[in-house]
Amino acid sequence: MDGNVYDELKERGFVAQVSDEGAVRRMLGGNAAAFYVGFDSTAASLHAGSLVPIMAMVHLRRAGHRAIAVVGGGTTMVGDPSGRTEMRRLLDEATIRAQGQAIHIQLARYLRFDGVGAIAVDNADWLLPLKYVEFLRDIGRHFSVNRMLAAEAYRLRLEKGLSFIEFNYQLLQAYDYLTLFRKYNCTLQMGGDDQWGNILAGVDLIRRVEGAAVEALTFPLLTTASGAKMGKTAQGAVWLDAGRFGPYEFYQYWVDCDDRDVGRFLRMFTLLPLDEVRRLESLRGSELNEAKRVLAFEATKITHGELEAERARQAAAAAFGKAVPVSGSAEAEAEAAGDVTALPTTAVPRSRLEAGIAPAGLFTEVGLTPSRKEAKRMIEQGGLYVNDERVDSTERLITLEDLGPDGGLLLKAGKKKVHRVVAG
RNA sequence: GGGCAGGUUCCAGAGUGGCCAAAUGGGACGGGCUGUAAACCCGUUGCGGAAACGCUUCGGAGGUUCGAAUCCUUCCCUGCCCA
Repeated sequence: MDGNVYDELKERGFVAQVSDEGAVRRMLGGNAAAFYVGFDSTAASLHAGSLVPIMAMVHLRRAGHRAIAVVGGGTTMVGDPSGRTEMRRLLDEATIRAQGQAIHIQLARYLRFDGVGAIAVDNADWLLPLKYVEFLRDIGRHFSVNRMLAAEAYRLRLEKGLSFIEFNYQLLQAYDYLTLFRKYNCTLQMGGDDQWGNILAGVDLIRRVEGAAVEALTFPLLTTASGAKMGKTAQGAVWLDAGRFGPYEFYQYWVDCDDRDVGRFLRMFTLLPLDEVRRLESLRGSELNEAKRVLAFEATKITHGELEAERARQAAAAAFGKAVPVSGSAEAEAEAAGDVTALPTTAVPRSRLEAGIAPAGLFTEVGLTPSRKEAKRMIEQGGLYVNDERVDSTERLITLEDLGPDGGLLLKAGKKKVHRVVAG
């Protein structure tokens, strides 16, 4: 890898704030600097928003630096108030531990923990055994309540209420940094921009206690062009766990992105060379869909593997190929053929299809509609399709006759949500 | 611990005994236009039912009443002021 990874991070849009740009650049231009990012175990799976720190870690690791992923088994016990308008629900220890393990496994896919280039640690290991009074005297005395209260992160919470437990979060995170500095000579902590205050608290603490200069870097908090939080859809989070959010849905999440986000996303969520990114984002009009497909394929490949990415692409081609005017190239023709079997599929007993199934029931059963009521509403509005034919009545039963030569039939709710049904 | 103000449907926020499944706005969803985009226009937005209608919901639990989101009791939670 030529050039300085810091520059690459910056070009790709990963840098929001840095403590000392020159120092960070020097550090990352050298070799094998240890850096860390924390992931709190607030859920059993990470979501697309976490891909920002993950991808940044991947870049640094590839450049030969040492990645430390901190699973926040200890900090999650307390709950970070940053960027929240109200207190998090406190989770019990067993839940946190289980979720932390799940997150660890997910992170391993991207970072391949080998104990050298990438390691994973759990801050519960050093936070849980802490002695309260000792901690207050050794660490607590370095923190100024005045300064903490003045921080932007707490301002909103001072209006809405902030409990003492949350107020301690920053101390724990700072202590994490100190611990990692001592143990691994970790000299860079990265995190979301809402973590800036917490990270700087660690930088300060290390300077006061150890007299050493360490650095901080934050990533921009991504929102989509339409203002939604990165990795959230109206239906819920875009989980990285294939069991919660399948590769096909994951692929579609990226294809569905706003035109204005394509370049940004290609830079951050794929490893494509920047020249290629620039070429793709310069496409105009409907050609930009090609860039979205590349984005979706590359991003899916990183999270779910090349095989699943390919299957997702085939499935998308099958579901949307017909509707898209084929551009003429041989490759586009082949893609348009698609492969329906890779679509999310549900098997329904043959006998039920013989009897005929009411559409509202079937659509709801496979999860395309949240309730029969909603399904009926959509039928009234012309939003449900069987084999690309609009369902114009709730009386229109779905039967064996709807099965195609491949033994399946295609249900669509709206233009984008697709599900395949087979007899079985 | 004392005083005050609150907890409403995805969110914000009306409602203060029947006309309330609950105004309005946002969001979301469907349709139209498109490029699986944005913007815009139209429609929908608790569940079940073809419908009539029924059922569940306004912090929790009880109660008053023919009838409660609305009144009473009690509990839980939140904010503000005082300690």
